[in-house]
Amino acid sequence: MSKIELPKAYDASQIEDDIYRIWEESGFFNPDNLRGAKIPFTISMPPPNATGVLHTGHATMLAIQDLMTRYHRMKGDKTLWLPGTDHASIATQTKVEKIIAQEGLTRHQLGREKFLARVDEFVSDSRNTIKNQIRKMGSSCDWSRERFTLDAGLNSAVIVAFEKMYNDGLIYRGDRVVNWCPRCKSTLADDEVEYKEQQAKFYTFKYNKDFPFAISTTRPETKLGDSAVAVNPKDERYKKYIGQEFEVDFVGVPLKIKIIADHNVDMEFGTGALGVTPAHSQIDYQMAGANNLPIIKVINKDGRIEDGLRQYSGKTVEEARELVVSELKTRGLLEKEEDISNNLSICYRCGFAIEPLPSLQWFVAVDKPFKLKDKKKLNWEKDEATLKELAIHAVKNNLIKIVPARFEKIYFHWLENLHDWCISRQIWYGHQIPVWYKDEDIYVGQLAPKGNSWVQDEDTLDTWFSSALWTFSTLGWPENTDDLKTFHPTSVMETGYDILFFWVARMIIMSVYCLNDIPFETVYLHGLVRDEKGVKMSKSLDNSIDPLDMIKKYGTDALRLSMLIGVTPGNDFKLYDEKIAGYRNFINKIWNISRYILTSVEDIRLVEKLPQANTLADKWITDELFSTITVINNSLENYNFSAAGDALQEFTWNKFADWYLEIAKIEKDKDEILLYILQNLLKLWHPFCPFITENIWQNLKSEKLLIVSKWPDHKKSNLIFKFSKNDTVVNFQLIQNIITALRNLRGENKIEPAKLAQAIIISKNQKTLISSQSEIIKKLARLSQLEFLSKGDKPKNSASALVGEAEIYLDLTGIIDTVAEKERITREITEVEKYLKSLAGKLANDEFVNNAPEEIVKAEKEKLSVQKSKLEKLQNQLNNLK
RNA sequence: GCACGCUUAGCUCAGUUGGUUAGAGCAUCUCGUUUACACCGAGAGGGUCGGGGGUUCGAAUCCCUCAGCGUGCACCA
Repeated sequence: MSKIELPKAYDASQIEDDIYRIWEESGFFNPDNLRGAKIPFTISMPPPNATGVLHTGHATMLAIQDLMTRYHRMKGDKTLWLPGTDHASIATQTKVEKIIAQEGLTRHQLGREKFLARVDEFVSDSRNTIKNQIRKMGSSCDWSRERFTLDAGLNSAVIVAFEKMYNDGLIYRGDRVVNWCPRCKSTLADDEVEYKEQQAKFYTFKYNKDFPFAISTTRPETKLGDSAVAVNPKDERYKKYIGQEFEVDFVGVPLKIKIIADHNVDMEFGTGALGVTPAHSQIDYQMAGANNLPIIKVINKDGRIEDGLRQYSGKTVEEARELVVSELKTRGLLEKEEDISNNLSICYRCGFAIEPLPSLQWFVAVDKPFKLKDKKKLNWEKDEATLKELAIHAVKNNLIKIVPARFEKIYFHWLENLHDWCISRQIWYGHQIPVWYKDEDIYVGQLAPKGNSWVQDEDTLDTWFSSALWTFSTLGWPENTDDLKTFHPTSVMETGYDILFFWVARMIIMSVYCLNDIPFETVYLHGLVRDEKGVKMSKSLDNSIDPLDMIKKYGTDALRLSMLIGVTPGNDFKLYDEKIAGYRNFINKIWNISRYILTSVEDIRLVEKLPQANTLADKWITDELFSTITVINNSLENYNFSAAGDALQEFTWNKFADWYLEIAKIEKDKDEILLYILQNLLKLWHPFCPFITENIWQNLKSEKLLIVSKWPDHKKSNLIFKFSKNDTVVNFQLIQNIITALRNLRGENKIEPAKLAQAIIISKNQKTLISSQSEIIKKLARLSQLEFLSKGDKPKNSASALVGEAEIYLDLTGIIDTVAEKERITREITEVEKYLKSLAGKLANDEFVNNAPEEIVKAEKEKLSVQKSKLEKLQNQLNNLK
């Protein structure tokens, strides 16, 4: 006898770190060490913020990506999952600013160089935290290829990309109204602006007494910078004023107001006349350009009123608003003050109100054509293309597939409406813009030309500019490295749908530009994690589940299962303690299944070849295993991770553990087949819950680690027994149903479990089959005696059940309750009659019979006859009861 | 305003191209013979698939419409 000891309950916390160390030391995370692997499979890990801590979003992405990675590695692919971290310019800089604020310092006091040194120090300390947390999730990523968006290689990729775009005219510097966050003290891209509905006051007033009509606004303080009033050219009320100019004294500030026509003005809204503030509205700025209007700045970069605007200067916008309104009241100019709800623009990082401000910034032109070097990879016909066109083309022509597909529509809509991308940020931490100025000259490149008086642009690039290069910059681009040739385009980009625009779209844009190739073949988008009430988890709401707490409490494997099963692509899902606890229970079930097998077989060993199936149960379970493997493979190939996990769980618990293991205790001598199934189960589960499976695998005396063992790819044709699939499965299911029926009868009739009962089974057609399974039926239904007949009446003092055409009679001598039994049969008769009626109705319908496919009709007829004979038998039983 | 998603058992969710009497887990109820597992086992109850209409022989599934919830985009003078 093999004598190994295994604890009763699986304790993840004792095992996981050791297992991870074994994997990491094995070198198998690195595709170079996967012998014989040819077909590349690559995932670029979306880089978490270098200073972040693991949250449920990370945990979700790591679970899904590791699942795919492990599956492909076991399938024998040259599998690379490349990890890294993002410098997250604004977020990181803000954190360090808070830290030095405790020392009473600002970044300006420290100066750029010293401040950046502090940031680097902070980042290098905190980067290890997130990296170790990624390990905690079991992530089998190749740490030897780990990258950071600010490391030397990526820095040079950023500069080369910038230079190339500049030379192609796709990057330009322009003065225009941009989104400004006065808190972050930086510009934001259009999609980094969020909107919050709020109650606001809507003021209607005249600039002064002499002005011929009123305008309306929610922001009276910005009116200090008005240089025009726009009206709809069709508006009869104002037509006559178009072209006129008015000099007004607006609450103490002199303004020149020209009346202009613009058909974007909504005649119904407010007074139908719109005060044009060129400096603080993108639309107004455009109107100003079209009408040659002066641009008067009112709000500065601190969110305060500019100098030279009387008593308003230096005030915050809120203060200035109150002052302007009260002055308007004093002057008797305020006509109306209404409550309306409107959207406040806020910064997506800090939530502070955005101010549109005119500013000189760098932009990426998305609508400007450039020449493609290589048209083949993208299957593009013309010599030229715009970034927008190519990014749309790649998805529209299925070069890139998005899962779930509905996000393709959202992607197109976003791209079609995309404006030039503002890429300069007034942040210190990040890639400093590789542009040098000397008087009127501009030089673009990493290092300034010789001579001392060149000054580098102070700004840095949008953090998404560098992460947009992520799939190829991490593989060595701009050098044409072996890694780049082997692993790019990557296979799957797995990320949350919330960064489809921020990141996924921009990666496509930069890849089609820099490489004239797609960055990835498939985009898999997962949903967001919500709490049990369906609220998005966030630090500020304090409703977050900390994945590390859950790992401590239930183990990584359980946490992973709770994020992989019952979760569908693109849909949000709820995560809560009980759910994870449930999967912990399941992990323990796997443990105990293994424990039973390993402690009961004679000789623990790997059984690679399918053993001979000797009994009906053997054939059934083998067949079920094969079917399950087929379902799993299909599901995994189609990104239905949940379906794969479901099928595997169903097989493991409800079929293998609940039925087959119990039968194995009765039929005996099943070492080979048990080891064979166990081995396959461990392989199949490994991508889902890698720790426990690798841990159990260590007992199997394999030379290989489970992580690189061969994935089960059994074809049905490999089954070595002769029955057709249906025979086997159906035959065994009949036995299962008989056992269940007997247990049910015992329960209904209150026969204590300890008591062995007696039963008779009458079956005309399947007596041989059923009687061949007599031992199993007796043991599992707790019978002392079981008799088989091919015909006969209902025995006296018995409770009855029908399983197919088989009649099951459980002896109730001494305890029969005739009335109850009568009621039960009558109830069943009613049900069968109801069902029969609907079947008969269906079949009496010529339209159904003529139109439905033959096999459907045949199946219905079959059902009808089965139910008819069932009804007959039930009626006989009822009669015999008297 | 435009678009997308969701609404299936008390709760959390599956349900592939329309075709068994709609499934699972948790929870509930009844009950514990059996050392793999009480983080377990056996059995049971529980759904007019959000409402209405339509297409079809046949609809949870396709179409229209309404409602509730959520999200994105736009507007936001």
